[in-house]
Amino acid sequence: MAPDPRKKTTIYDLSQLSGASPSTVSAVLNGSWRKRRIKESTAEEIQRLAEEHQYSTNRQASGLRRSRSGLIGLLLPIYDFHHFSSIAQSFELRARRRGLCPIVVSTHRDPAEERASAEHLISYSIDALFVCGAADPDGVHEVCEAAGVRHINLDLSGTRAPSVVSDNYDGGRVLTEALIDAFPADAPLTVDELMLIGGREDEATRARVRAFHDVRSTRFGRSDADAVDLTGYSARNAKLAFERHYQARGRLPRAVFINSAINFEGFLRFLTDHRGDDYSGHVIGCFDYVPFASFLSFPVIMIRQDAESMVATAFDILDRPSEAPVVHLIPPQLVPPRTALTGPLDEIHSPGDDLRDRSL
Amino acid sequence: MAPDPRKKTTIYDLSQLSGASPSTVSAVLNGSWRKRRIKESTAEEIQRLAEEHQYSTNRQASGLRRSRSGLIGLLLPIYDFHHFSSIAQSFELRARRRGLCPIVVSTHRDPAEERASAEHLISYSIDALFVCGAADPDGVHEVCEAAGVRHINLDLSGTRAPSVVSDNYDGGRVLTEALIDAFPADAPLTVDELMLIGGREDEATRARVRAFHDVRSTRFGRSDADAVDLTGYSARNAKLAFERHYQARGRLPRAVFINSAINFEGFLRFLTDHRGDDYSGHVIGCFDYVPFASFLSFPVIMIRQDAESMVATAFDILDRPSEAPVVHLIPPQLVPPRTALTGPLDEIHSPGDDLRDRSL
DNA sequence: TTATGTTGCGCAATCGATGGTGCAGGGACT
DNA sequence: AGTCCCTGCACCATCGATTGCGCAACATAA
Repeated sequence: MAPDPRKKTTIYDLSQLSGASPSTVSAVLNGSWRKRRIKESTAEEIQRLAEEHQYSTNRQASGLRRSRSGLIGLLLPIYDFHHFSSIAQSFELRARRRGLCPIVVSTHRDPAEERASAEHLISYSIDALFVCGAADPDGVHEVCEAAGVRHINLDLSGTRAPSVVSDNYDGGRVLTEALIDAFPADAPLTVDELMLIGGREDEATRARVRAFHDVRSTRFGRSDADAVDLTGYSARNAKLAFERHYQARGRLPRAVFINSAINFEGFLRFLTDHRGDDYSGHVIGCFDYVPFASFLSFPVIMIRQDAESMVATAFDILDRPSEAPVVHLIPPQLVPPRTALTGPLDEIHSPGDDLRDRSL
Repeated sequence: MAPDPRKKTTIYDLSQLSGASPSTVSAVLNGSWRKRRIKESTAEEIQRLAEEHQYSTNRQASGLRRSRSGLIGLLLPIYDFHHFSSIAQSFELRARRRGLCPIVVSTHRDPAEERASAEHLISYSIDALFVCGAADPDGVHEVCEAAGVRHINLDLSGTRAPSVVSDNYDGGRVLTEALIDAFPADAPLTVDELMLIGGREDEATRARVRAFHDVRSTRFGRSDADAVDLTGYSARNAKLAFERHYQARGRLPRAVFINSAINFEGFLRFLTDHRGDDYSGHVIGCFDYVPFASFLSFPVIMIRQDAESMVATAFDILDRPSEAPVVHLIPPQLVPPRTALTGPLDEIHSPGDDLRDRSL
């Protein structure tokens, strides 16, 4: 009567109990029973027994047989970083909504680790792999290709598989225009008061810089290369850059397009060393979402990459028959000044528990 | 010659190629070959072939046979939240260091989802489960117990399994004392200038409040209940609380112990509505790590929960034979004012790429 | 020469679920 | 009665790796 303690019940147990064959039990429990013309009453009985004995299918066995696992992988450079953890969050949600089990692994932008992790995941017969921000997406591609595993690049495009990335050009354009438009008609921005700081020679930054120059040229008639200062994705270097430009002209440019959260942190470090200064009349743009930026005394306009849409698009691609290595561009969202701190989630929570009200 | 495209090589393939039996191949490849007295030269040959044909073991098959999977699960309330994503990060790192494959699933503090997710993970024959911040750890315990899966509570203790949690009393004590000591001898803090805002009736908050009162009594001779204002974990409610106390006395108490990052966000919202005010002479404590807090114009003392140690301890427990449901307390760390923004990681990165230099 | 090890490895069952195929029984129709 | 079809299900090989057991060949000891 009492189910064996510590021993999971199998279809064979249920077969015994119900008098049906294991294959019938299997069919009933995996939903293929109508196709196999099992009588409704038989199915009901087996389902009842399954419930009663807390049956749950052994996915290793099932996966072995079907050579699929219900697992889906995500390779991530690093976890603990807002943009990436947003992606992980969306990934997890959507994977689970499809009944898939998410495995997230961080590979530190190391090509060897990327390949090794991909291989490791593949040895679990994962059904698909998302490759986010990889240093070497095409290396991972090879591994997946060899194993016949569907895979999609996220956030950084590869040449061999479909990719979903932020539309950096569009984001850069929107942010640059927003910066210029933030200034009143009676004290308009001039061309050399507008700088871009941060980033390095990568795909994303190049697109943003291109947009920056394009808008700048369109709006001011010209744009020169030294308006852009690529510091790398480093808080310290960004801080030094701010320091430099500050020294050079005795104050900060009135409008700065900061290329990432990391670089924005450099800016904050700069600010802490210049507490006394007056920043009214300044407007900062940040190509990343940093909620606390809304607390600053001057306006900060942000671009929030739409992790949710990116992941959604990637899943959509999985649904379609496998496609050529197209790049899908996802427009990022503009976050107007002072709006980051109040989330739409504020309203829907019981006062006692609003963990979902994400703070940082 | 060329390995079949798209078809993974198995021990049977290698058996054919090497002339050895599948069991010998298996033994060689899983390392048990010495125990089975396989000749060294045979082993070498098989390993060579395995390499050549890019063999990798099918973990579903292996797992099925051994009824273990090499997977390890983590149940998390939510991802996108600094404390939890730190835990996820540490978990991922340590799991992989042990050759385990991490599966992180967020369950939104919903008891039913917690159980369901645990069952789902168990159906993959996970080797162990960490249960972090669960609403109903003992419910999850039952599920695990029934399946014979080792499990450990993290961050919130259960009564039925070993738990690893922050030492909230100690953290509360340290933070309260640091707040008091932050004031100079010539303008010392008085008892009713010290408040605690945020949190609700839960295990963690209770311990912190107890410490708060204890220190307050010790240092000031008395402590009254209305120095504590539990607002729930809500930014909005915390903001309202600050507003209330501000109105009541015409200014903020000079020292406030804020109970969490979420509540701290409420404080920031309060500040944005009171930009003009002078906060010199104020000191804020926050029982959570919020890097950007270091940017504020007044000192913010933070308590950083030691996710890394918590996870490490949890893994250590796994190594030991299963133990009684003991609670392990991990002392959190004090983050002195203005120190959050400069990480030790600043130094070790190439300028071009310091993603690991976590910003927020 | 016979008893006793030791070395090196193969045999075959097993883990649990799946799905192609086949087959018995019953009804309908010629 | 013979043919055909449909219903409802069982049989059994299979996925790939693991492991208890056994056995041949050779060495050593008595």
